[in-house]
Amino acid sequence: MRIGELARRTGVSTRALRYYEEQDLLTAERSSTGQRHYPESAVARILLVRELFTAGLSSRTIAELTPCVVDGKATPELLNRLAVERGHIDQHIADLTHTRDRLDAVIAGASASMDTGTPCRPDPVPTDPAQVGGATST
Amino acid sequence: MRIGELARRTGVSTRALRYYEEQDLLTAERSSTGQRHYPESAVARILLVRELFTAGLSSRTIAELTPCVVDGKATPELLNRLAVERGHIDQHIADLTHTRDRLDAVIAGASASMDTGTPCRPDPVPTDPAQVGGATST
DNA sequence: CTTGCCTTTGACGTCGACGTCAGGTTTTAG
DNA sequence: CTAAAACCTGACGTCGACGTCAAAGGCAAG
Repeated sequence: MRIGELARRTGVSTRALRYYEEQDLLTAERSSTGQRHYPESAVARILLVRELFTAGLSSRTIAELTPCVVDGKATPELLNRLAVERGHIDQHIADLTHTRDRLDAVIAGASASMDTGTPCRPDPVPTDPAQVGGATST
Repeated sequence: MRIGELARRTGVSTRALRYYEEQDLLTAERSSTGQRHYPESAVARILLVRELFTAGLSSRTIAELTPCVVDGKATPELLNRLAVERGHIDQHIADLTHTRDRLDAVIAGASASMDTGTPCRPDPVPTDPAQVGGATST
């Protein structure tokens, strides 16, 4: 398929696809006139790349690791880098979990103070109890 | 305390601290000669801001939510935004967990294939003759 | 052949969270 | 008092992952 269809099927812009190629995250066959042609597998490849981007990896890191992830084989060196990145992700998860719990506490605290009628302001704001109750299920 | 000490105690650069102030993430008293002076509580404030940055929030979002988090009180509206951000973080955790598990699988697979010396292809993919890995010989 | 969308390369623009440099003032140490 | 260190306000630079525009060619339909 050509670049436009790949873009539509992955939800990634053509600009991004060319950028990925430039960064060696993706390869393309070329027709005699220079147009890019991709195999079906490119779709999965893009989705993997997107996933790794979302996980916070840089294009350089992804370029180094994707062949490994795709082929399922790696040198001990690559395996090590893979483990390192896994560690970063794990750390990030821990940080996020911490922050989420903290926000939970704040939300719970604020809800409680509103429930008990604890004054939040010298000039009390009109509180709609319906919205307070429905804040958790949107 | 002045900005230098606050920077040292938080591990954040003075440039960042001034930037935070510019973004309304932080306020400072000024001496008659214009120098910033911070209370002890500023340290915790900065650490909170850093935490929220790490969680992927923008300075604008942080500016809107920190007063709420710090004071432990909020309008229903703010509480709602807080819940929304919590949701984003939760989603991010889910994505990261997914990716981490995927990397784990790759690592496990690669380790196994190295141990047994066998290619780990459970289901042979239609590999076209193009050199995907770029390994011409060996 | 012409129309009109698709694709090509190249290059500048963007945005967020700062880094860094410049040039001047304030505080502190001796 | 002097010199060094810390601080001040601009203001331009950076980096990564693209967006966007321009000029030129390619591809199927009528």
